[in-house]
Amino acid sequence: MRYEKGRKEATRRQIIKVATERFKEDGIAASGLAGIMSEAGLTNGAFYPHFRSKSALVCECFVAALDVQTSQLKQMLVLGGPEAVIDAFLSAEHRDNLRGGCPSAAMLAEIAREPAETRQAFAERTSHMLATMSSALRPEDSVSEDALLAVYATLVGALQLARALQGTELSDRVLASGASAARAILLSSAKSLGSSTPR
Amino acid sequence: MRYEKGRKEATRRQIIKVATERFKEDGIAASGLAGIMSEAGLTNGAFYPHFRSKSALVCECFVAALDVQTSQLKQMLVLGGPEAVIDAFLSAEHRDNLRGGCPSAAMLAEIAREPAETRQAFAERTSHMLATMSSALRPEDSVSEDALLAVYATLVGALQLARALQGTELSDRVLASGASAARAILLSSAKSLGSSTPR
DNA sequence: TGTACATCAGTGAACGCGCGTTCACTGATGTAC
DNA sequence: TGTACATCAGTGAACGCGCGTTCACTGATGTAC
Repeated sequence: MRYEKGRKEATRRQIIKVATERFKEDGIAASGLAGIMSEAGLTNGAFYPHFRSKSALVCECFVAALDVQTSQLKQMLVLGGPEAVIDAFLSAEHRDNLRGGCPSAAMLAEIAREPAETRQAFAERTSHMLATMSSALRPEDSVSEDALLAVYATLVGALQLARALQGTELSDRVLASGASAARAILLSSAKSLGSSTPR
Repeated sequence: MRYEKGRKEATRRQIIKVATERFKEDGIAASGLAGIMSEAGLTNGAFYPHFRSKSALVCECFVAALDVQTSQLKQMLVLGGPEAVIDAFLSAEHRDNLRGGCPSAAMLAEIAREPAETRQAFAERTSHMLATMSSALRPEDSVSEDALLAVYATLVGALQLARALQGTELSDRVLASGASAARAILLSSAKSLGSSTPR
């Protein structure tokens, strides 16, 4: 049947939303299209009017998820500075929330194995994320993009470790030590060494 | 046919070696047992006299790989200190060598989704790795286990990012900034603040 | 405004394929006598 | 030492199943007249 205008776009967004959650929760390779489509309230065949292939879906999901993360990080930086980002990122809540959490922490290793096209898109969005974060830093928080990149790596690595260690004493330790490490990175590369931090 | 003594153990080690390489290179979910067995020079059915299930193989592979890594890291720490570890870990060679590289960087996200048994074994080996590294530190390099844990997280996160960004300018940047971040973490938590470092 | 028709998002069955696992079987070796 | 036999690592075909993808079809809507 033919559907009202805008319906196709809504369906497409729904597929991307469901797929992103499942990719993050179960991994890309372990998530089947049939399951995704059925969770989206559709049947198998409805997939291909929307996407060329599973690979194409993966690419779109990751790009969209990174854009969401970018705007979340930007807002956090503006309101609470890097401290707020670090605390939220390495919280027990984020560790226990795969579906709603950081796309990189959940999918990075699998993205590295995706086609060049997808990795290129990932690189562009990461670049964009760094630039956005850099310009969202309050003057007293100012650091280089490279420092932000290193902090991002630290947060992602620590979150993954905490998840793999979930349920053990080490899991909380890695969250805490990751957070203080992230702070140390920022401190060591602070541009505004002389500026006064309000307190 | 019946085989000479020790043959079974040799076969078992061969399966683990091949499986570990493929898990690291292609991911756990994307690596089939048939492919692993055939690369090991065996047929499908020979798998089950050695392992209860694919999950059991994953667990053994990861534990063995972590033990190998632990002894490598220990040796590096003794000979060259944390600097040597950081440089080797975040080198272009390591980035481009999935098969022979760090098991955590390649499989951490998937380990987080494995059964509790496997994650428990991972936690024990990680704990053991930290203790080993801690005791292998030269006096002038002395830092807390928590600092080592944070450095490990940083190295793993940065390596994964560099791999996902492979082929772009950002990839080299994340290796470099990850390395200087790791150094900053160690510096900020150095126990031997007063000790003299030769130079 | 009313009618005929083209559109195309979505259906649901089917494609070939590889998955993890099972199983009856083989046959060279180690063991018992 | 020589012979009969139990062992069991490894073979290779088969199991049911879910994978990604294809395709003929449906039918409510938008469009043309």
